[in-house]
Parts: sequence; structure tokens; C-alpha cells
Amino acid sequence: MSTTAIDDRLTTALRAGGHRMTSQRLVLHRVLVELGRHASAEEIARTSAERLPGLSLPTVYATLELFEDLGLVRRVDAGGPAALFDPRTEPHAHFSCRRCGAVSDLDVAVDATVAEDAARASGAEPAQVDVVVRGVCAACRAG
Amino acid sequence: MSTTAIDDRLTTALRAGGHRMTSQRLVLHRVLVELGRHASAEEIARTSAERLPGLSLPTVYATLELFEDLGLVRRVDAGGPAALFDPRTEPHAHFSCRRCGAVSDLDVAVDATVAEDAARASGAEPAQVDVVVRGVCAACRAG
DNA sequence: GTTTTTGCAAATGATTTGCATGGAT
DNA sequence: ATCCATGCAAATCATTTGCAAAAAC
Repeated sequence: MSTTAIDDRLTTALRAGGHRMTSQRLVLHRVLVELGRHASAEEIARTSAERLPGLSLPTVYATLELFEDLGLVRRVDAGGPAALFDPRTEPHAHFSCRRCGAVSDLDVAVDATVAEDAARASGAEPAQVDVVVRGVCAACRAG
Repeated sequence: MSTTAIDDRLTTALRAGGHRMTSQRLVLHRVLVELGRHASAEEIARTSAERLPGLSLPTVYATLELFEDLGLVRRVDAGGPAALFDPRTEPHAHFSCRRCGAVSDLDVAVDATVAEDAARASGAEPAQVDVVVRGVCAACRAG
């Protein structure tokens, strides 16, 4: 996908929600899409600041929250101290290592229909399901 | 289950791991079991301090981590700022409300075998799977 | 021009750490 | 007697908030 196509997607999403386009949002969105995997706010901020000096952390957090509302990223609480933000919005699970804290993708779709149904039965409106497998990663098992 | 049976379970688990029995561990374990549901460290500390004045938060955190290693509680990262500690160790999912932050149990067992298999395929050793459904709870939908 | 967005600095809040004392074995 | 566990105080770290200046519409 070309950079313009990526930018157009952001512009459309922002317009639809009545939000303004800014250079910060443009850069953060590009960085996320180009990265193509989950990252912490600090990592995203560091990478983005290389292209947009002066970019502040509060802006990064505010923007990531906005992107989440717009469905452009997915917040992943994988257990570590820092939340992860994932530009891959299609359903997939995560693996989180208890030793080193690394979080990797698991390209599988877990059928959590029973859990969603149970949530609906309680009167709730489910929106997404997060599946996190915890254990020891290959590198830590070897080390 | 009687209090002595609960205490015996703790004593056995501690012995097996070469750990010592203390009044703090005894009270914290009783409070968790009697509570029977997930709670934050702060909530657990407050309840326990009623029975054991002077109990400190660092001790609570250290003890909860020990209990987790012993398989007596399960840490649940449901998205809020504070982690939850769950004495229900059998597999069950959680529902987390985006509006009010409340976390409730979903008494279903999601089959996440595909995710565990994918983790093994990557060379990892999976230990547990956390399933968290996010959305809006009944109370927040009504309000 | 008006309203949103940003950056800065400071606040918040959960969790961890260092260290001396107390307690369990 | 030895070593582990606790309490205290302070540190750490991610994230949020208040507010004035800058930028988008």
C-alpha cells in the first residue's frame, strides 16, 4: 500500500469522526502502519519523533486513544507494565513471555463465541475479545 | 470448605516450594478464598488489614506474586490501571467494561487450543490462556 | 475567527526497591 | 543461629491532567 493510500485512510477516518488532520496524526499513523506490529507508546513516540521532532508523549497517548476509537489500532494489555498498540486490527491472539516480557503475534483466530454470548446474556454489549497466551518463549527456554 | 482446610492447602503449597508460613500469608490467603472472586491488590490489602493491622502494600504485592507462582491465584490484566488477582484458578473468561472499568466473570471455558498449539509451534511453552471480552456492561448501557 | 490540538510541566497512581528489623525454621 | 519475610520510605514508570500557545478548519 502506498503512502498516499495510507494517509487517505486516516483522512477518511478523521473526517468521519469530525476530527482534524494534523502532522502528528499523519506521522503517527504512518509509523504504526509501516511498523505493522504492536509496539509500546514510548517506542512509537521515539520512532515518530525522528520524523517529527518535538512530538510529545501526551500527544502520542491522545492520538493512540483517538486511533483506537476510530478502529485504526487495538490496545493490547499483554501483562507488562506498558500497554501495546497494535495496527493489526483483524482478530489474532498474542503470546506473552513471563520471563522476558516479549509479546509476539499468534496468527490464529480463537472462537470465543461462547464468551461473547455469555457477555450478552448478562446484558452487556461485547465489542472485542482479547486472547493472550502466557508462558515461556523459545529464546528464554533455550537460555 | 473449613478454615483449617483452607489453611492446610496454603501450608502444603508453601512447604512444597520451600517457603515459610507467616501470619500475613495466612490472612491474605483466607481473604482471597473467602472473597472468591478477583480483586485489586489495594482492595485485598484493605480487607486484610482489618484482620492484621500494619499489613503493608509491598508485602501484599510480594505475597500475591508468591501465590501466583504457587498456583493459588491468577493475575488478570483486564485493561484497567490496576491488576486483578483471582482466587478462581480454573479456566474462565472475564468481561471488562470500557465505560466504568468493572470486571466480571464469564463462566465459560473458551477452547484456545489453536492458540496454544501456535505458541508451541513457535518453540514456546504455554502455561495459561487469558480471555478478556471488552465492551459496555449492562449497567452502563442502561445509564 | 473559532475551536481543536499540541507541548510543557506537573500530578497521579500502581507497583517495585533498598535496607534495617523482626520472625520462622 | 540462620536466613527469609516484613515494614517503611523512597524510587520508578506509565499514563493523565491543566493550561497557554499554535495550528486547522
